[in-house]
Formats: sequence, structure tokens, C-alpha cells
Amino acid sequence: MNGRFPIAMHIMTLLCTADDLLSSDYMAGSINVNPVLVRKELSNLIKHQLIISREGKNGGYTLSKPATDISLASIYQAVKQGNILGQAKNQPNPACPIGKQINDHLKNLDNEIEQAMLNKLGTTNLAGFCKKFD
Amino acid sequence: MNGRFPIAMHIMTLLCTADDLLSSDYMAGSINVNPVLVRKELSNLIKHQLIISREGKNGGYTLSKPATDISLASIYQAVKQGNILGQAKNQPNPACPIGKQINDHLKNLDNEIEQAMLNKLGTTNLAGFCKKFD
DNA sequence: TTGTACTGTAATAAAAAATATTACAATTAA
DNA sequence: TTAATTGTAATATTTTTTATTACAGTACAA
Repeated sequence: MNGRFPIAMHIMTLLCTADDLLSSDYMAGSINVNPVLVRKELSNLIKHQLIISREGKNGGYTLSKPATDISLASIYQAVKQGNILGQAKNQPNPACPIGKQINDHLKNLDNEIEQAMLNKLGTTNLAGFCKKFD
Repeated sequence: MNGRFPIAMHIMTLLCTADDLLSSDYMAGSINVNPVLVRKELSNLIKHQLIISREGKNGGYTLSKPATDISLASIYQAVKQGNILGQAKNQPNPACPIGKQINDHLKNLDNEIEQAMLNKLGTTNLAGFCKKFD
């Protein structure tokens, strides 16, 4: 895994606790990561309808709906890429009886595990997460 | 995530279905990955007492115990590194109230999610996984 | 109506991580 | 005593991630 989920959570937490629009530069300063990377993630979160933006001067970003309606699972879904259990770059040898089938079985396993994760992540929403901050 | 879990599962599946020692070169051929990478993972699996090796000519690797006694959770534990939900490279800004606390909260979340994953992975053992192959 | 503070995005560079390669010492069966 | 193997270190290559630079588009406000 890379840093996308932590960054997305940081963004969402900042927006949840702000009572006005926040700029990408401000958020990049809190996360301590390059502003362009933040804007790319913001763009992705917009695509997933978790936040909205206002362009131009005094523009910025805000949540698209109440934080109680945003589950952590939906944030994870917005940033997920590939298998949670990882994937090898090379195709296993198709001439080997195990090699020929293992990718399918590992993919099934991955799906099961991801579902278990999502179920657990679905038990908390953004508002609940933000309540932990004091 | 990188390819370590798939590679470890591939190794364990090969050993589970074999009725003799297997060499690292043979396994690397089935996985289609560099033999040294396989030997490194084998070395790690030995450290975690999931397999044993015999050195010298006609040497190789085999499971350390019955496949019914090896849960997929224990294989995951052997290869796991860092947070399942990822981690950003930089420390968040400690001058920001959110930045100051978020790593702790994300770590707690990560622990919960990993536990849910492990619980699910713990419901299958290596023998069960290998039964899926025909 | 013009400057300024933003979003949005593309192109490129740099850094970090993953994987591959080469090399060789140590071990053991035949 | 030779050949096949484990075990591991050092290095190189490739891929992925993150950072940087640049700039067009938008909208507020003086």
C-alpha cells in the first residue's frame, strides 16, 4: 500500500472539522506532502462524490454531505487499487498445475478478505472518526 | 502491498501438494520470479517456523507441520510489513491540531482492520486452500 | 476590468521501493 | 571429490511513488 488512504483520511478529517472551505495548499501544509499530490487526491474524491470544490478566488473544498453519511469504507473504496493482499508482477508458469490455477484462487481469497475489511470499515463513519480528535 | 504474500502462498501451496522436498529453483520456475527472491522468502518462512530445509545435494524445502495446522493468517503474519491501509512517507505537520494526532488514530484504525483481516484469514488453513486445486 | 487567489491538470524529475542478477561460501549425497 | 543444493551479500535494473515546475481556467473584489 502507498500513502493514498492516509492522505485521503487526512483530507476528509480536515474538511470535517473545518467550518469553511479549505484550500489545497492549506491541506498540503497540514499533511506535509506536495500540493499537487493533494490536488490529485482531491480530484479523485470529487469524482467519487465525497467532496465538492469551488473554483476561483476564495475557492476551496468541502464535504459533499454530512460526515455521518460518509463511511470509512467509501473513503477506502475511493482510493483502492489492486489487491489488498498484493500481487506479483509476473504471471506464474502456466505449465505448472499449481501455477496455472493459483492466481484465480488468490484473487478469490483477496475478494473475501477485502470484503471483511470493508465490513469492518463500514462500521465507522467520518463523524465518528473525527470525534476521536480533541 | 508488494508480491510477497502471493509468493509465500505459492511456495506453501507447492510444498503442500508435493510429496518430497522441493528446490528453490523449481519453485522459482513455477512462480516465475527470481530464485534469489524465492530463497529470501523461504528463509523468512523458515524463521517463522512454517517450513524446514535440508542443505546439500538433494536438499530442498518442506512444510514444518501438517497443512491443516497452518492457517493462512500465520502465512500473512510471516510476510506482513507496515500498515495494511498504507502509510504516508512524511510526518504530518505537528503544528496543526489534526496533523498532530492523526497518525495515532490512523494506526488504531489500521490495527482494527488488520485484526478483522486476520480473523477472516484464520478461518482457512493451507490444506483447505490447496483442496481448491484440481 | 484588472489583479489576485484559487482550482485543475499535464509534463517531467527525483527519490524510494521492488525485483533481478551475479557471485560465491557452506553443506551433503552419491 | 564432484555435483547439486542452501544461504546470503553486493550490486544493478526496473517500477512505483512522490515532488516539482508550469500554466490555463475561474471567480471574487477592488
